Amino acid sequence: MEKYLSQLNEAQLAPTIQKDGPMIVIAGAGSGKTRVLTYRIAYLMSQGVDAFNILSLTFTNKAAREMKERIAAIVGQSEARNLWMGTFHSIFAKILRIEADKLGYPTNFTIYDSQDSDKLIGSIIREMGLDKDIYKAKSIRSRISSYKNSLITVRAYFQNSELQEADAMARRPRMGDIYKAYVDRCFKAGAMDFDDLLLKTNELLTRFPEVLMKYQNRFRYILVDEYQDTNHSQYLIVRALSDKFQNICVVGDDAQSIYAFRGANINNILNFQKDYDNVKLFRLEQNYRSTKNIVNAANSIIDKNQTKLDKVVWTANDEGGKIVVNRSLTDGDEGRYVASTIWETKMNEQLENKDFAVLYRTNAQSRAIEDALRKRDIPYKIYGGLSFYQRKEIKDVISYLRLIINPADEEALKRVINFPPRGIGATTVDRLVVAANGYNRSIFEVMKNIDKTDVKINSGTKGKLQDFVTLIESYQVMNQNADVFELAEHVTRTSGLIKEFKKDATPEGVTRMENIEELLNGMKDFVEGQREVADATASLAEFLEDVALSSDLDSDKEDVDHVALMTIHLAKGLEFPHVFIVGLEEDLFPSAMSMNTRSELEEERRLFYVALTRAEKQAYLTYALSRYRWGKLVDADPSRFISEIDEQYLDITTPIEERRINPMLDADIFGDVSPNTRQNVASNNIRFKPAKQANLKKGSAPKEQPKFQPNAPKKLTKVESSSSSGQEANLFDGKLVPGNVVNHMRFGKGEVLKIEGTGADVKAEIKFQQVGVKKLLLRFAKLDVIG
DNA sequence: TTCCAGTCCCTTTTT
DNA sequence: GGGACTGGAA
Repeated sequence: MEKYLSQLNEAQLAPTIQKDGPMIVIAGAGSGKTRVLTYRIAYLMSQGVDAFNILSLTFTNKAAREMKERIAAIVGQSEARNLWMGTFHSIFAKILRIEADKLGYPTNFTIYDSQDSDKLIGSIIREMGLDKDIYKAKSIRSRISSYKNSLITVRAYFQNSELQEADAMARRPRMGDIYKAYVDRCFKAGAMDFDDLLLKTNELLTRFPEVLMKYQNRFRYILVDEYQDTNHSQYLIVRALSDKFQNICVVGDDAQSIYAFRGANINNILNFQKDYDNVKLFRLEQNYRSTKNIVNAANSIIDKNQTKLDKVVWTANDEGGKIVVNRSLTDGDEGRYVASTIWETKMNEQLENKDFAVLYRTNAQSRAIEDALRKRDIPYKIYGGLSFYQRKEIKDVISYLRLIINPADEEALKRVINFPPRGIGATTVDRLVVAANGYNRSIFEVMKNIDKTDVKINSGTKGKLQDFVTLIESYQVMNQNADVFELAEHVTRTSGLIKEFKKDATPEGVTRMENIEELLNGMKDFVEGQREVADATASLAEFLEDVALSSDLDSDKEDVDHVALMTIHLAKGLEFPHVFIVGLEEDLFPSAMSMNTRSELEEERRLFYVALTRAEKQAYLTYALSRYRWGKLVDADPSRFISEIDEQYLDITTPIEERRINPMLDADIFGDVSPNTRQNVASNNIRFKPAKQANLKKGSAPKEQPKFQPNAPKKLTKVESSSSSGQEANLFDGKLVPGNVVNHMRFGKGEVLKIEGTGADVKAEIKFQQVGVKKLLLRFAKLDVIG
């Protein structure tokens, strides 16, 4: 152990050997916090703490796995195996399975993913006869999710008149009823959604003191990584479990808090010292990852945020190259720039593909990058996006397996009852759902006892239902003896799935077949992997749980050499020698939806900070003057974040300037470069820019796409917008004018202050009673004029 | 009941 | 530009 501790610097050593009591480690980017966590756990064990008594909560399963491996290298495999280490969701899913009966759930409860939740909410809305345009499944789901993350149960909701009023104001008075129906249906289906895994854990720990005591005694030492991204529900679990022994160590960086949108509460880390007595505070401020240029540039960005803890990240590393800033004409050009730069750098510096990463704000941006990399034959991998387990064909197979384990699983049943087609149509399913709700039984039970019910279904269809029940039951019998792989192989063959997919000879169809094969291979690996572990059962239930809670990152195979493409969110915790941050444009990054409040904008800025600090040696910032969004070419301005970086750290290869008009129309009037207006943007400017799209309407007139010549001049003249305010909104046919009172489905009631912009870019400035002044694109805003 | 063509959103970010 | 959903025809 001594040998390992001597690898740490002073700042790292102190928290590592602080054995007892509550402590917080504020760890700057790249400051070796994983190393501290790892060695700390090893140290605890060397001091006689039993591995069974240590709980370590990480942000991804991959991080847990890697940490476990490193600890195993120090203390030995057999001891490390006993550690409880994983994400909140996976750890508490395991505990909930053990304690399920206390909460009235089956041990084999299903975990609904977001898609399952959406579908269930969608059918509830349909069954209740509500307008699906007002009650959008996705926004209802996120609303329910935030209730659950704040521990607002259905009961609490109906006791809280404020919440009910807010929903009523947003034209959704039935919100509570939907919430109740959703919770009931999940319960009846023996299913928990992601948020339930935390909510039900809280319920378990609150309602059953003896259970709480059991886990308090088990988890005498608790460590939480990425504490800045915990939500209220997670916070309460940690508090409850650590309450008895108070041996709680949280590690995090407020500057890297980027998950507020899913309920993360930055105050958890900011207030930690108030939550426990005698908290020891440690800071890790030396960055070992990046060059001076990158560290300093990142510091200059985060300085612009008001909400933050004091911390000075510094590095003893080399100065390094300046951060390259590149402008392109279109997103396609941006992709080509990235691809050719990777290609050249790789050649010049003898690097591998995996030394490069391309990070973007939204998944949709990957396409242009992909195309360019493919043309240059540079291998790449997209992380995230539509993950493997979310693909249709994979979900189909998984749904059969889910149904075997838990026949009450409504979403799985609806998915496969008529796929492959076996003559059980929507009408029949609807009747079954109604009956199931009426009898308070699962759909599967209703099908099994169809003759004892009064469901009106003709005898032919009844036969088909019977056949389906028999099929699933035969699988259930097989599941008692066969392993996961054997079972899945049997299911895909005998259910007709393979036959169905083989019918499709298109390239997509072939890919689907390949994916199914990959799934089966993965199952084989799983079975073999589990056999090596003595007490593992390789059960179908375990496999499904892994699938439900695994992210794309978790299944990464390190040995393949490829450029990594992913969103910045996904890149948290990772590092690469060369990092491209693409799409640095206003409305994209920062996102148009995150510029309404200071805290939203600050979160975007932290996101940029995270992106930049992924780079070890060289960072590139790129932006395009126009890019395809929603299939249309849209103009863009450089992101304010570029100009927020102290210029001494930048190498601006192409002058930053604004472009305001279609380049083709402007092609013959290249003049002098205008002064760079964006350099002077006030750093904490949270207002929208003044509208300046007035000339766009003219610009969009020509039908043909502008062709960009490779040698097209780089400099474009800036044209002042002049007439925007004089024009009337044409999208609403002038229906909407200042003074109108409108109702917005999310923001509620408000008064129109101003209309601006033209064509598709007409915006209205509206003062809402609840949320203040907002500018909304009328193209997207759901507004009712009520006065 | 099934299939196809047209329509409607959509783009924040994920366990 | 594309994926999910819908409505009408076979």
